[in-house]
Amino acid sequence: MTKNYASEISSPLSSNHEDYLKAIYILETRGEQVTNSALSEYIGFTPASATNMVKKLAQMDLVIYRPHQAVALTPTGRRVALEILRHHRLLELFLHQTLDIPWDSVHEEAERLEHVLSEALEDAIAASLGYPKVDPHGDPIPSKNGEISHTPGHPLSQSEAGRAYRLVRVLSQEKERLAYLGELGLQLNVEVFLREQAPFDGPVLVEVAGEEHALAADMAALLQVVPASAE
Amino acid sequence: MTKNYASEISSPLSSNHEDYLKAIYILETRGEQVTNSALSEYIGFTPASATNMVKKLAQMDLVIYRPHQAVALTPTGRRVALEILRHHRLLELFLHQTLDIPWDSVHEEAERLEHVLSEALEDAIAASLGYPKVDPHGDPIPSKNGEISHTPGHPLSQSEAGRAYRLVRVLSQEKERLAYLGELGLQLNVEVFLREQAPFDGPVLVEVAGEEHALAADMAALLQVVPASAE
DNA sequence: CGTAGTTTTTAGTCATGGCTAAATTGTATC
DNA sequence: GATACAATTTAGCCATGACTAAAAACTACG
Repeated sequence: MTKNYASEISSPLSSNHEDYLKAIYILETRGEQVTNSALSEYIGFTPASATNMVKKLAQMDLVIYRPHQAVALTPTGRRVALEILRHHRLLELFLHQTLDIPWDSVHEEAERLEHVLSEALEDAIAASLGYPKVDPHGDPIPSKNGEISHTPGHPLSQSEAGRAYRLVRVLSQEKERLAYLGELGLQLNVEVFLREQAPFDGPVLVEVAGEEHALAADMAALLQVVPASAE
Repeated sequence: MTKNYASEISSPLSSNHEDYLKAIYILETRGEQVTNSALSEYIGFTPASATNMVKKLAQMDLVIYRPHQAVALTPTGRRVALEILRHHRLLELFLHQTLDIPWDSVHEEAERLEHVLSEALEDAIAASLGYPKVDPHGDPIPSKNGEISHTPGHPLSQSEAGRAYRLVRVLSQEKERLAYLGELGLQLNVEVFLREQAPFDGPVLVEVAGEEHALAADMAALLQVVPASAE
């Protein structure tokens, strides 16, 4: 009743199961191998616990587990992960747009709510937002049937100086980082003029809403932009 | 961070703990003695499980437990119960008003969401609704500091025939009942004319929005009304 | 006031899913 | 290929909170 996973899943999944699947999905999309240690570090449990849980998920046909190999999601596992991710990102946008929750807080709120969202509520939220495509950080929202689009753009740190860009995505959920960026006026879809790019991965100089700021290289690497003309 | 219970509570409470406390609170307000069997029946676990949990809640100073006696909430326990109830009722109203979730569905949705609502979100929701006093069923919403008002009104089944009333509260959360009432046009604050009251606790004849309906006595007993003039 | 019947509690089991510590496997280097 | 180091898995422990079955305690009635 509250969940609508692709294939029928024998036992109901706990928040925990869902968190593991989501973690595996995210690590997979990073392109890295989803090793046991990467997974356990990401979810914040010991490697032993991760092995344990991965084995259980494998029994449920949600992941493929071969000892000493990288974990991989099965199609069903991916569907579950994407459904949770859809919940998460819809919630982030909803909280931000409808309840004015600041963009640096929506992540942690959604982190808890995503597991208790019914289909009906998911639909109602999606409808009330006009079936949005991205969340407040520019992350794409998976569709109901588990499709997810690839967001265009490239890091600001790898962009040509002397041009204007539009911020389309921020690859971080860290509250402090997001709060900082927000203070600089760097919200989604804002126009950024790249004044200068220091060599050897140095800081960048940007102009946002008439103000000039220096940005550390690692920060600039998290900012995905497209040319401002591409509106 | 997500919770703000009156006194500091040593260990964090699970949904389960909260459900027990809420159940005890509700049974207490019904005026009945909160016996172990009443509690276990209400929460849907065996009596043995209830005893077990009540003992644990007693260790946390949330309830008073004396073997073979009725359970009672401590002041702290009551605060927790009221906070959850506040979450629940705010959520019900929010879901109904903001997302158009039908009034017969909001209860079950809120039942899951109430446990993962942060203070910040609770505040944002309350503010967005204009600090409401009652939920879509007319149940009073406890204030942030744990005060709860007593809703006026009396059962329609005990009202004088030939008069007009206003529906101020429905004492049921059952989906089917609420759906049925909704079909008759019996939503909150609707005006009801009581045509006839059959003797010996018989059915009542009411007129709602120009239509006449017969209502079973047990149904009429759940409808709390005030004289329509008292607007 | 004793006995029957109900309610409550106790005792003991099970599944879950974390943990630590130890064993194992895999990898890389000499 | 042996040996060292890192990653992974196994084994075994613990807390939680459900359960059943049995014991104990209350209540009420003859």
